[in-house]
Amino acid sequence: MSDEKLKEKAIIEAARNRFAHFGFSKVTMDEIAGDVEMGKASLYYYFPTKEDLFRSVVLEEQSEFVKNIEEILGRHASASEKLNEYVAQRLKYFRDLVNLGMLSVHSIFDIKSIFKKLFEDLGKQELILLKKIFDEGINSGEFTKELPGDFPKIFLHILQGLRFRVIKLFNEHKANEETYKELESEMKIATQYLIKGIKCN
Amino acid sequence: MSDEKLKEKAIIEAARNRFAHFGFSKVTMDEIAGDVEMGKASLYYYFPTKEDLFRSVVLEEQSEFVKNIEEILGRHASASEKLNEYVAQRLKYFRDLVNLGMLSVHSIFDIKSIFKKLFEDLGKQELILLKKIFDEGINSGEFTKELPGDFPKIFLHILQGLRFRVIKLFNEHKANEETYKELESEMKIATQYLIKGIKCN
DNA sequence: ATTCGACTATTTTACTTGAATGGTCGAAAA
DNA sequence: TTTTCGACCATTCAAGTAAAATAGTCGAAT
Repeated sequence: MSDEKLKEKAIIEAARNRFAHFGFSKVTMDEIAGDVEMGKASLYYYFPTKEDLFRSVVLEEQSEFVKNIEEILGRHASASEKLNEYVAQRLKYFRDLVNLGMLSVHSIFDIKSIFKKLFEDLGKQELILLKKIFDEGINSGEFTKELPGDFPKIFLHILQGLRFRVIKLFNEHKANEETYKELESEMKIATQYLIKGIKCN
Repeated sequence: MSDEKLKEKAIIEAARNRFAHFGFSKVTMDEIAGDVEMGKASLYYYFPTKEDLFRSVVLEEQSEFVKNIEEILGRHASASEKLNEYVAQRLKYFRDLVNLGMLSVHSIFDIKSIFKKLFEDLGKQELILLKKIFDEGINSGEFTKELPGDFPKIFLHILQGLRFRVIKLFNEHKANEETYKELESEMKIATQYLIKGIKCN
């Protein structure tokens, strides 16, 4: 890897740690620069803006998540199993986002949010991945052929929706390990019965 | 109905109209008083605080919603049909809340929100109603006996979660008639397949 | 028992100002 | 040429403040 790329990585890593602890707005470029023992101005040699740096951090997490899912897709397993695994992985990724301070009310709902486009892109990617799983299930005869075309979307919305409850608690500073366990359980059960509902038998 | 009760009703009605248009904070007691041709101080004869007046408005809507559901529960119908009807009624009620300006980000998430307790109470009531439907389904042999005890809660969370997407769009001023139709469709389909999944056959 | 004008206390808003911070630039170093 | 950074600028943000708006009170009038 080139020297330039290595330094980029180091900056991203330092930024990631800071952002994970304090969230986007509470981290200054000076602090990140200090972590990698550079002047602030030097960061701007690698990243045009602070937002851009943050985007790079998130994008790395995202691509790792997507890679994980694609690995799951490649396995020799039933569509149901893949779906269950998908839900589990998604929850894990979600927790990373929480750590990145990306899931505060304001970051999610604020129109001007710099995260909005990122989320939209991820949603599109997820939809594609889910569609693959469902198509596979239909083609193999595991799922009913009558499944509506927008079922993947609905499934995704259900997952996103369940998540919101945790975000809400999180913003009331009431979220703890317990809450996540509960969410995990809810997602699993919901998935389980949805799968039962769409199976052919 | 007593004279006093009638005036209370009139005040609640005037308040409802104002709140529906402008939301809680953008309505002054003077305006409401003007609508019913009274002095502001007179309102305080009937309602101790502005919040209390608002609570009365919401409580009326809520009790109407619950009454609707209870009517549905009393019908001679399968648990599945009742569940479907429940979802439909819930969406209708939800739209009323939107009109009352109760579903902005701030009113939902703000810890200090005066609506919080109201929502919590409603949630508890809904849970009881849903439990009845599911128990009925299990006892009649329509639903599987293996249904987890917290399935009603999960079902409610799914409905609540799906709603969030619309709230989000609503806060971005992007919600329109179309969006609601979409939400209705999503809820119906999700309910349909969840029912399939929990049925005995 | 009910109404309301006049009053108070509190909250909200609009504005100011100084500090913090994102971002720029040209010179220096490697 | 590529990379670094000190010094600088422009913008944003926080804290404070004064004025306006508004929730809520009270005693007199009906």
